[in-house]
Amino acid sequence: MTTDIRPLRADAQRNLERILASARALFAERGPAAQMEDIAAHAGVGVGTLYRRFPTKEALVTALVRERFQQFGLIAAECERIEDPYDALATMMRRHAESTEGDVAFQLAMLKLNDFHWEGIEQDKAALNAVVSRIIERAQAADQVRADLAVEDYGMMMCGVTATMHFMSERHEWRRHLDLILAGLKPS
Amino acid sequence: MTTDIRPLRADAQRNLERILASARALFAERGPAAQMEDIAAHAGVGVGTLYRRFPTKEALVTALVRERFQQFGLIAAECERIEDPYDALATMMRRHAESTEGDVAFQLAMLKLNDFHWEGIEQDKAALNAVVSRIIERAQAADQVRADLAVEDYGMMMCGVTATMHFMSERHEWRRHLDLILAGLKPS
DNA sequence: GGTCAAGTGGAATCGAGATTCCGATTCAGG
DNA sequence: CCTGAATCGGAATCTCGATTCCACTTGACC
Repeated sequence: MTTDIRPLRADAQRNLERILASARALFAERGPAAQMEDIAAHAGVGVGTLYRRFPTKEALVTALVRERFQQFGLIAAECERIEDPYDALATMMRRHAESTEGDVAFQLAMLKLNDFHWEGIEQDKAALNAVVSRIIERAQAADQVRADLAVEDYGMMMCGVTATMHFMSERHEWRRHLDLILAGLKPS
Repeated sequence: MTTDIRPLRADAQRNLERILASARALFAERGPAAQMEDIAAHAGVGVGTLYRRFPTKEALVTALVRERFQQFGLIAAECERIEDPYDALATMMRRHAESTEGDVAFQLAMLKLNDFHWEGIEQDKAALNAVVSRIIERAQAADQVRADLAVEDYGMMMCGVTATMHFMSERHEWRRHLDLILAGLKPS
């Protein structure tokens, strides 16, 4: 259906990689406002080439956002292996934030996650949610976080931390924000 | 220098008020993306009329943001009169958030406060900061919030709450966010 | 009720970017 | 080496809003 089973021509494959690398770099640095012409130039190709691979700018951004979002799942899975229940939760939040830190476009993407749509996004979200749920419940069972903390709160808290990261001028201020939030999670 | 001391002609004054009302309504509803033509139409005037009062869209937005920002100062001053030191801080945060709730453009403006410039913005910020400082220090003196809470944290915390308000779908979720943050402020 | 500076409406202009087009190139297979 | 489908490049086109312009009104003052 959707698939050209045939692999890309060698030069096209090479160009695709350069385009992705340039897009990652420029969106990370300038946010979603980075321009298609600039990305093409940075990759050393014409805009036409870029549009041959991605029908719209949105498709390109989405591909990159998805890529990173899936890393969130991996991070969560890794943190689930941490023995200390509270540490597992705190570390997951910190590592999720850290993986967002260098990418301005991704920060905004996480804030506006609802605006994104890709094949299987629901599964991706559900998978992440499942792990987060387990981590939260484990910490609750150990009586290390308030019993009323819900999975839905996770997105909310990360939204706050990400906003600090994105909008406030001082770099690393978000770590302070995360600390305050973590303090608020202790059982009352 | 800058001032036409002469008052506006009666019809112009009337139109100015309608323009401001329409701009408040549309920016509040659609955010800063609300279009100049729409605002003019909503006010029942031509775009030219609108541009006669405000040289650019930015000037119009800034005027409205400033207006609301100054209310922040009033709110803070009112909250300073609350006897209970903790309640004063908590109520101020809640009321600041509430005054932001209905206005999408203002939410974004607070998030990007650094992008705004108006005559005396520094004074406005300093005045607000002074009150917030006093409220925080009073709560600390009463040993009701952690001793290391700083004025700079106030903007950060409000940034998080405002981001939740602006980006998350569920209305009023920000109240939950604020509760978590307030919980984190208790002395450890 | 006459004058004119202030005010008005809204079509036309501009600028910034995304997206399209198509003649010129370049790989892959034989 | 030949051929054709896949790729390229990048100028030209399109779109969408903000902003400008100016012939036409209107309120204020005599």
